[in-house]
Amino acid sequence: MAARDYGQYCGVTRALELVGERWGLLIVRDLLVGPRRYGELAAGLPRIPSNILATRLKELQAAGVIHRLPRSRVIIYELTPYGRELEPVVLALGAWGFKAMGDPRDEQIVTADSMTMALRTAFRSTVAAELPATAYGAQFGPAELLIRVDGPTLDVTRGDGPVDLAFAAGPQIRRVISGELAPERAIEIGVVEVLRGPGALLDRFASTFHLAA
Amino acid sequence: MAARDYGQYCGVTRALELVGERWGLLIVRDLLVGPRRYGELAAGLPRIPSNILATRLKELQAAGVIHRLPRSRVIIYELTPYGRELEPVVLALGAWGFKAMGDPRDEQIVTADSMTMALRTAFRSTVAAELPATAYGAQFGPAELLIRVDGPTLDVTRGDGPVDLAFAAGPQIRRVISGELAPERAIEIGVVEVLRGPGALLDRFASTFHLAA
DNA sequence: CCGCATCCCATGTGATACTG
DNA sequence: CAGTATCACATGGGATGCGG
Repeated sequence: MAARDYGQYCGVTRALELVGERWGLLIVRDLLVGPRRYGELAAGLPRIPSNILATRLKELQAAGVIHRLPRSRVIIYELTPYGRELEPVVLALGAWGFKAMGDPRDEQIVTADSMTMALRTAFRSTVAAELPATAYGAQFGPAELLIRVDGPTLDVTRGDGPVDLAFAAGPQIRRVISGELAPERAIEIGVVEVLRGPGALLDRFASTFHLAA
Repeated sequence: MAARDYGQYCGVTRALELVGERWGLLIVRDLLVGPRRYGELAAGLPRIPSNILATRLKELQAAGVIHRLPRSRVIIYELTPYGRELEPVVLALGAWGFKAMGDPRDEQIVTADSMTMALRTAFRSTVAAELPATAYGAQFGPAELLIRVDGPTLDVTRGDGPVDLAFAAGPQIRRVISGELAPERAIEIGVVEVLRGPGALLDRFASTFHLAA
């Protein structure tokens, strides 16, 4: 499968041969959130043709990056331990690309998995450790997430649960994360709509999740 | 140029749209070592077709990742400040791919720039800070490098200069970096040939440059 | 020479349809 | 649901050419 190799003996080229093909790292990104079925992956990557998804899944298995969950009735894909070690790569890419995100175009969507990884990218563990444990219920367009911060650890799931602050946010939430837009102002102009709980907690959210732009 | 976009509003997809095309990150890798001319880039990427190199250079300029060095008689490409911020991405990819590097195939070559970035990836700043300043002259196949370690800083150039230890190493040097092969043993079996200076300094080299496998 | 541009062909990609 | 089959098209690869 590595017929498309780069002809160099180098770690970067090796990595790109394994996961550098189109869509490859996006599949990894979604699997970093958790094991997924074929259909879930397809749903999280709306523009991927089914044949490409099938091909990539096979290549990533051959590369030892993912494997099918054994002794499971249905087919579930999961990262191998080696595949999980791609997290720093995906986070670094996400942080870099964050700075080049303009405003969203109409066709651009937000998925739960991509948003989860974005939150992981922006999470400031050391800052969070100094703050009280907090649970947020956030709706980013169609993606509804339960965000639990407890000391230096972050847990993002799709489940429901008790939250201290529930809010719905438009894509401009990006500017809150980057510090360009103050939380109160974001609420004022409707970028963030508080659904439940004290809006002041959005300050804590902004301290916890931050990425320079 | 971003006609091939992923249809998602996400940092990772944005990054991949800007530098994720084939050869893109390898051009960035080489430019992280220093500004380069078209011909130098082509020489460091032996299999890249000239039309692709030209296309990528234009795309990377449009993306704000590289630019032509201004007021220079000849054309020289250089990373922009934003492009330089890709260093963590390239290093993370290199570290990950390092673990999947088997033994080199015949057609695979080693270039000076890729080796330089590999050394930066493996460099352990905190370990080096505790060791005396050392200069190594290393020949990795066709790539001849002057490696200067001074406290926590690393400087790798192609120039010549006084060195404490000069050696030539085959591709198996990888196993020294990974800790699988002890430095003395590497000298014994000819993986490393000491050209000048005390071979015992190779121990220090192995302590300074290390990547788990 | 150096820095590309052009041509041609092989392969990869994408949309749609279809199957176990 | 989890893929395969098919086909049109875009892109990559390799050789060659060409102007400054």
